[in-house]
Amino acid sequence: MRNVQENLLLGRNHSDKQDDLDKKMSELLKVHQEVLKAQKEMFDMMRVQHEAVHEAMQRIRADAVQNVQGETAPAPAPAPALRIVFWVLYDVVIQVKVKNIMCKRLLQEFKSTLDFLKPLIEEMAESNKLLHLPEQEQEKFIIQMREGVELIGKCSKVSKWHSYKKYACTNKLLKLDESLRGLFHKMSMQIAIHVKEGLISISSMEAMIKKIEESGVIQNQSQVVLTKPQPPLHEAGLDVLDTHGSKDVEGTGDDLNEKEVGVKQIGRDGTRQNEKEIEGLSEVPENSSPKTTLDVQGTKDINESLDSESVHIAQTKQSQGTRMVEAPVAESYKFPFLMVESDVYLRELKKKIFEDQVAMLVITGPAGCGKTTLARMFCEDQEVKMKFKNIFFVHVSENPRLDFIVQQLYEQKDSVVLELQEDAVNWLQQFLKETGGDPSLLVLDDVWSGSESLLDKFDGLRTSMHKILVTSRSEFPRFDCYLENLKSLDDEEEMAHLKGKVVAAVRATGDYPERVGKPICEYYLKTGTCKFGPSCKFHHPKQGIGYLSSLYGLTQLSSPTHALERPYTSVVPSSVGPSSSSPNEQAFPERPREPECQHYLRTGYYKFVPSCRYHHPRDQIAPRTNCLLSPVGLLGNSGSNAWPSFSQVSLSMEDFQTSLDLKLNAQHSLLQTPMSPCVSISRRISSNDKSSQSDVEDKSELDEIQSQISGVTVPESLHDPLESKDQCPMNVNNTLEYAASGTTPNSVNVDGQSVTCNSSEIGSISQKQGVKEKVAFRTKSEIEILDDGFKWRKYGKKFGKNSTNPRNYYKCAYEGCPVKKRVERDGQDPSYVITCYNGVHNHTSLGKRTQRVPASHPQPLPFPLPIGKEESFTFDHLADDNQEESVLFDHLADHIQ
DNA sequence: CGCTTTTGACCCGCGC
DNA sequence: GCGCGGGTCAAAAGCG
Ligand SMILES: [Zn+2]
Repeated sequence: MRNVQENLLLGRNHSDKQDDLDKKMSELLKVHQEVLKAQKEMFDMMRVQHEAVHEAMQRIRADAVQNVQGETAPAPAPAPALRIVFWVLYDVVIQVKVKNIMCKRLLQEFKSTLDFLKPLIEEMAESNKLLHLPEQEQEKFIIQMREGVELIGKCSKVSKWHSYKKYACTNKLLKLDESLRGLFHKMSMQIAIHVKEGLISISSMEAMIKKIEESGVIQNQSQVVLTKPQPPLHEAGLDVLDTHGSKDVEGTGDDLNEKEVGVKQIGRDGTRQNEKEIEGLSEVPENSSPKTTLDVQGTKDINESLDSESVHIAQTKQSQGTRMVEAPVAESYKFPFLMVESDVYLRELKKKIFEDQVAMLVITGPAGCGKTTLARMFCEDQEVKMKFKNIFFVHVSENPRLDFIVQQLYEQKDSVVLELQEDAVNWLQQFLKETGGDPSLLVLDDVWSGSESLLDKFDGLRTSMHKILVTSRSEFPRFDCYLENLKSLDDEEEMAHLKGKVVAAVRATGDYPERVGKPICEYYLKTGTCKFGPSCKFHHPKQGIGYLSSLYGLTQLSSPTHALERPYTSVVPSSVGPSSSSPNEQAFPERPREPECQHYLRTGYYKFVPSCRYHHPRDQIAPRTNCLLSPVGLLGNSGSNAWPSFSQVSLSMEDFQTSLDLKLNAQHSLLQTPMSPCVSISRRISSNDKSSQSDVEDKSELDEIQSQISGVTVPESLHDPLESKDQCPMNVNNTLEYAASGTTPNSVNVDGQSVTCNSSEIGSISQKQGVKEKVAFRTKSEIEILDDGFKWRKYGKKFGKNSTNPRNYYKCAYEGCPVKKRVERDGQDPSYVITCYNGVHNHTSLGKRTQRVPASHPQPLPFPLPIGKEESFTFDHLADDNQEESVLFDHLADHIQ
């Protein structure tokens, strides 16, 4: 509007009033800062804070509405469904928890998540306000909660011994828990956004008041909306527009975009003009008050401040006799703030993807930051729609299987569900050919970091007509594609400018509170991340991330179905099969902010318990072989039982490798070793072998190696597991030297000095007892019982001489299974747990007494049914798996020779 | 009630 | 033979 310039000029003449407003602004900022501070520092008080803030917000809004004198501020339809479902779930959880003996801990945890959510849900329901989650998101949660109800019901019925069922339930529960936490997170964000937007609104109102005061013009029925034609800074900064009609509540992506531009621009303007002073609260339009200083002065109770602020505004308005139209409070807080900045990204994204040379674009950012939303918005964008005739959106996340993806692609293309085809690559090629006539956009949503090979395939088949947009939590530096890093989520500073520290605080990634004395955040331990971020009330030990990964299996990040396909096999050649990336690889601690783990880079060695605190970039490690080591140990072929034996084992990686090679060469039969705590070993390429050996110089490196993998298999004699129902005496051959065991330090050498298993020893061991196989693992872990998927019964305990570090003896709970394990802490470094497995499981299920092996499957499976197996698993899967494993095995055998 | 853990007794091989 | 230490057994206690 033209008045703007006038207004601005007039405004400058009214410095007193401005000062007044300035004061108010500082107070606002102060309040804001308070909120930030509180949120950042008082995690435990988070909910309280939210409530307080929310209350304040409500007051503000109430005031606004009042001031507007009946101006419509229709509360959006509440989301009672969510609330109802939530409560149903809550009740069920409590009920089940009371009477259910199993999954207790899990339920406890789950309940705590719900407890987290409860006040938020209630609050939202009470205030009759719509969640700011996108509709689909809401529905998703409603569905999830419903499923949760059923699931928990199911769980409660699963008998104790149906271990795999239990684990399936466990996994589902965990997943649900996780997503609910995500919900919590989002809601927290929303509340933070409320605050902020409330402040924005107040600022807008004030600005308007000011203007009105200045110009003496009473603007009726108008809304303050700052719109700015793109780049040039509009000098007035304040346009009074009558645009509220165009603002709808839940709009399509496009709608949102447009609407959010306004909000964003506000922020932008403020940022640019008051960047230094304003910091977080940048969106306050202060164009007309150049003298404004926004330094924080003093502190006040949030509510009080906000309240008085509102009152003040009201008074101002009234004193001016101004009939204010509602500032965009009601509308603005309906916009997920994320969307605001999404617009910026959207533009960037469009710009980039329209460039000819760009074939693949990766959007990265932490979980829940809006990558998918951005991608969806992108797909909805008119320009994009124009450009790409075909747009396919595939949600990859837990199913990084090419065949599934192609199937989905076809489904979207033809609305026909086709059978899965075996040669997924060809299938994809075919698909690309069919769609190659027109420019097409493939969106691969949420590609996990283990799925480079998937992208490889797409990359390999890229055509000029196809562009691929990938969203992922981690970067894929190997792909020469443009990275669209949602850095506002990574970069706190940037974020602070753009959206304020509230959001930053809630969302800051990689910064988790250490709260010694509090329960440990299991999510953090399992995944190395925690969606609650700094607001999580649990302890986040910097060390030992992931030690719990074994507690529930790899459920967190892997889908049950996938776990089914590839139980525990974390090393899979990308050339084999469509499911080439194991979700288990997710258990790798990828910590982009940490220094890279040198040993991981060199050796590719992988330990299931990802206690290493360094970064493990998946795609940079040395090529790995197809050697598979299931948690049960080495994967063998069926039919042969010609194991070599050796007595001495060292920790030398090379030796270890040797033993592996020997084993594999020998084509050892099924059920190989006992479970290791999920160790998988990958072979280094030969050129790296030496370096990884000889480069070990300092102690820390040595430690790291040891911590990464200290598993040694010690086959001692021949054995047919099927015939070994009898107990295997443990004492036959005490040949096993623990990896890094304190009692045999000399044999625990990473620098090659240790005793190696030489061929002369092989076979020299007594074989009188039938199969004897030992595996020792040294694992850095705070807990001693590393869940390896089997059920164990403790049968003995011994205290050493020094009475420290008791030694516990466990027996496989499966009836007739001879496997035992001994667990003790490393005497030299108690942070390590040494687990020695002895014997070979003669079963595949986890601990059930009856085996479910159909006649068509005479041989026991080479690995146990994994945690996370679906109840509905079929042996077909397993058969497939076996096939695939043996392929891998052969491949490896070739490799070795 | 049924499974798990605890715990002292016991067994066994080894070295002195 | 004896003591020692590693390993195991099994009754009793604990737990859900
Ligand atoms: Zn067993």
